[in-house]
Formats: sequence, structure tokens, C-alpha cells
Amino acid sequence: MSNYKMSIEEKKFLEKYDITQYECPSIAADIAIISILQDGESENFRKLPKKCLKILLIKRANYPYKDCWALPGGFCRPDEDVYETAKRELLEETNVKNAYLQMAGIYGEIGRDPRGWIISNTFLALMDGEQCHLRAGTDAWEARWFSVELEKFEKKNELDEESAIVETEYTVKLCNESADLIMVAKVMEYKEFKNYHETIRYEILDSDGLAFDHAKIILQTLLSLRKKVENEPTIVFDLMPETFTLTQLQNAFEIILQEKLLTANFRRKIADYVVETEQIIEGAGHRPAKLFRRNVKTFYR
Amino acid sequence: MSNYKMSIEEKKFLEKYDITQYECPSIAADIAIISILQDGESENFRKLPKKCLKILLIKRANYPYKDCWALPGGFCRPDEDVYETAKRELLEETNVKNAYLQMAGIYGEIGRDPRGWIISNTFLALMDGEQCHLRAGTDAWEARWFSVELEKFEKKNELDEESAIVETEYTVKLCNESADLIMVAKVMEYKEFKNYHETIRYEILDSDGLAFDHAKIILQTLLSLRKKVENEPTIVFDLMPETFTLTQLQNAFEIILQEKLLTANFRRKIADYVVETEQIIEGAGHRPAKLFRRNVKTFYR
DNA sequence: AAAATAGTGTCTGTCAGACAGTATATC
DNA sequence: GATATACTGTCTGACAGACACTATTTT
Repeated sequence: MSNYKMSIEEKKFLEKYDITQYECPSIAADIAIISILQDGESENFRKLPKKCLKILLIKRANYPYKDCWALPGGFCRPDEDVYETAKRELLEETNVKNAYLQMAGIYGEIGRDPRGWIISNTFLALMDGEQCHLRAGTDAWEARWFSVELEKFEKKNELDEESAIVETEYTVKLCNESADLIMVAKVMEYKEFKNYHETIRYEILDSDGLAFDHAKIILQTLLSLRKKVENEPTIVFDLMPETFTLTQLQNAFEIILQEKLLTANFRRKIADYVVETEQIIEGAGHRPAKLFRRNVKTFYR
Repeated sequence: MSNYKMSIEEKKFLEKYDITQYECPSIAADIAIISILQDGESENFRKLPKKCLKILLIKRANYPYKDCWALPGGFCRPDEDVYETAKRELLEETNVKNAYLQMAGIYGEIGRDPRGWIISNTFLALMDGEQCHLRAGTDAWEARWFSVELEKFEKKNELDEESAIVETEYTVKLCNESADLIMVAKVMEYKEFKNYHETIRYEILDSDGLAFDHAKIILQTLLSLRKKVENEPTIVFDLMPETFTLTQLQNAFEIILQEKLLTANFRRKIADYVVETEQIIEGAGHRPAKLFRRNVKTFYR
């Protein structure tokens, strides 16, 4: 681009070129903002607070899907990159400047938004939930953290010699902090192997109180989060504060991967990524834990 | 979506809603179509043909970037999903119905297209190059396979205690089959670690004969291809024909990962994914190889 | 026989998983 | 001392890397 020179002919072409003659869609950036936060009060002073995966949702004040819950997001303006839109929205909603923010998917199915042709570019954001200061609620504005859990039920597995369809029913359980609002969405996954190639398709069975196709987006983004953590474990640190105990870090991994890890093995695995600090967690009814921080040098090769 | 009922009030809102009041971008789907093909003739009857990574490029017949080479692609129509656009374009260009086709990135930088606000959703396609029948060339149409090679040069590595920038200069070498057209593009990668989060940015230094920001797109897509293969090795099979020798398969891995693999280890690793056939490759000046096919059952868990 | 590729057996060191055991705060 | 968590040492088996060796075809 930098060393591209236009001819006079090309300039003339561009002057005549009328881009408005083509029909075009509005572009939205919707963000799955994920963090790990305490889930209710600890029932016992001795026990550590129970944490779980949280996602930020916003109650829609306007049609369509008025009063439904949706991913935070907004429309892309002509003077910004979609990535900038996402960054701006993230800042507006959470007041957090620094977070993991990566593209996750494109949702452009026709009819997905009753207002017309609107394509959603979705993002995954990971942040330390404690850093987040939600925009205050008003009559027209309400943002809440929802705990989120996935359940999986593999339904069928038909196959002949060279092809197969694997149907999986996913249940996405969302629950707000006061536990008075619970949404249970159901989404089917169709994984098809045919002609030596794989295709995946998702279909919403039940959106419950979720707006648009956001049940699908939430599911797919959470599944991609797990894969990302398996392939690039360091992104879990994006969910952590500046200092943390190793148990907290292990919990974060366990919550995302949905499996118990053995402490000794876990610590060996992440040893290079952390540095011990002088500090110690105090006040718990048990042996206090050392606080660690990231060993930044190991985060790039 | 399925069980969403509209109120009368909502219907009224939607009737009044005028989406055309907002400025909106055109959406393009551009595809990096990758395959592995023979590179020139074998110089010796005994030796196996040398294969290399190829990418399909199209010579632009119109402004802007007339006579430059670009990724195949096209605009998204109001009646289709972006994914369908990509699929349609792929079929039009190559006449291949079955290929690996996955979203790769979004490019929406302002000024990336002199015609106006055009956002490109990019895709990665992997196919058996032998299956591909390129649309015939005309005065206004030319599509060619280009061999593609990456070179990497890590320039700096500045860092203080908690932050760092890693600057890497990438050279993308593209060469057509008759070796009379060589393009050498240069793209910088800026990997920044700051405030405990990583951000990556790319900047084109020299596009050579490539249109738009396609040098950047090609680089990023190739880098993501390598990562994908490391995390999910089975996608390499999408580049293979129905039957293949294990040496051909190993070559495919070596070409993508840019490293020599040890045969014995490689074969152990992929043993579960393949099944021996009765067939044998004949006519080479050396011991003939058995032909294998995919063991489809192992491609899903 | 020479050339070139096809294909196998085995040693070794590393590392993940499992588990047992020790340490240390608060109440 | 009871409770609950913090933290470490070591055994085991799986597996990736390295390398040597054998096999088989055509010219």
C-alpha cells in the first residue's frame, strides 16, 4: 500500500466509482467478555471462596428483543476498524483498558436480526473481573455478570465407511449473581465428515431469554476459549490480577477446562511462567499461600 | 430465535426502523486457497518430484490495483452469509466443491481499499491441488498458482522488567509456475507485551505486485495455518488426495511446518489416522511405496 | 551393483499422571 | 488438636527424538 502510485486513469476510475450503488450490511462488533469471579459468599470462613466463569450480558432496553439479554456490542463506524469498535465497546462497558481481545467469529446468517442485514463480528475478551467497573445501571441500562456453565450431550454418531455425523446437544446455563434470573439455552452442534472434509454447523433450539443468535455465539465462543487454552495456556493469565496464588491460577484452569488438575503436576507445568513475590495471603483459616506474579520473559519465545 | 414471538409494539418499531439511515460498508470474502503441488519437473528420473506450498492468486483486470495480483474473492450479497460467499467464490475459481474452508480474519482498516469502506472477511481454504480446475484465462481473467515461501527475521527484542516489543520482519516470496514472475513482499510484525497483555499488529513495508493489503492477509493466514496444523494435525489431510503414500503425507507436513521430520517417528505419530490399501505406486526408479487412505473413524473423538 | 526411496526396531531422555507425604496458618 | 489449604518428592509408563538397520524396486 505504502509504495502504490495511482495513474491518472485510475484516479478517474475512482472518481466515477459509486460504492453506494451496492446494497451493504451494517457491521456490529459483539464481545463475549469473560472473567472469573467469586460465586456467592463462602459458607465457611475456613474454605476458599468458590469462583466460576462469568460472562457480561446487557439487558436490551429497546426493540428488537426488548428485555432480553445480549452480548455487549455496537455498530462499527465508518472511521474505525472493527477491532477498534470492539476495543471502544469494551472500554465503555467495563472501563477496562487492558484485556485480552481477539476475534472469535462472523455471524451473518440471513434473518438473524429483524432490523435487516446486520453482520456481527464477534470477539472474545478476557479480563480480571476485579478490575472491571460496570457502567452504572439506569432505567434504560443494565449490565450484569452471569455465571456460565456448559453441558454436553452427544446424541448420535451415525456413520458409514467414509462419512459420519456427530450430533451434540449443548446446554448453556446462565445465572445472575442474585440467582434470581436463570436462563437455559439449548444449541445443537452438527459435525459432519463427508468427502474427506469436516463441516460444523450450529442451530439454536431454545434461546430462552437471550437476544438474537447470541446463544449460539456464546456457546461457540466458550468452546473456542477451551481450545485456545489447551493450545496456548498462557492466555489464562489474562484472567488473573497482577499477583495471585498458585491455587487461584489452578482454579482458573480447572474452571475453563472443566476438569480437576493434580496440584503437583500443575505447578511443575506452569513453574516457568511465574515468579514468587515476597507477599503472602493472610487471614484465611489455614496455611497462607505465597503470592506470585507473571514471569513476563517467558511469555514470548 | 425459533421460539421468539413479536409483540404488536415491536412490529410497529420494526416497520418504522430505517436501517438505510446508517452508513455501512461493503463486505468482501477473500480466500487464501492453499494446496501442495509439484514445483517444476524432476531433474532425475529416480528422484521424487519436489512439491511445495502453493497459493492461488488472480490478476486484477480492473482498477484499483489493475494488473496486480490479489486473493480470489468477491462481495457478499444480501441473500447470503459471508461463509456462503466464500464457498461460492471457491467453487467459481477452482470448481472444487469439497475443501477445508475456515474463517481466518477480518481486515477493516480505514483506507485499505481506495474505492471506499470495504471490510474483508478472509478465509483459509485447503484442497488437493490436483482436483482443482482453474477457470480458463481470458483477456480479462487470469488465475495462477504461486509457490509461496516465508522468511523470518527477528529484528529487535527490547524489554524492561514487565514489557517488551518483538519486531519481526517477514518476507513473503511468491513465484509463478513458469518462474518468470516473482513477487517479494515484506511485512513487519509487532508483538507487544504490556500491562500483562499481548497485542499483535502487522504493517506492510512492501507489497511488490500484490493488491490492497493482501500481502498482510497472505502472511497472517500462512502463520495461522502453521499454528492450526500444530494444534490439529489432521487438517493436513485436507491437502491430500483420496490415496497417498506416507512419504507424500510427511512431505506435506514438512512443507507447512518448515522442518524436516524423522520418518520412523512421523509414521508412528500418524499411524492411527491412515489405513493401508492394496495399491502400490509403480514406475519410480526405486522401491515402490504402498498407498494409504484416511482412517475416517479416527477423525472425530 | 548403484541409486534412490520404503519401511522397521530399539535405545534414551523427558515429561505427564498418580499419589503419598510434609508443612503451616487460624480457630 | 482440628480443619483446611499449601507445597514437595518420587515412582511409573507413555511417548517423542535420534539413529541404525533392512528391504525393494529400476536402470
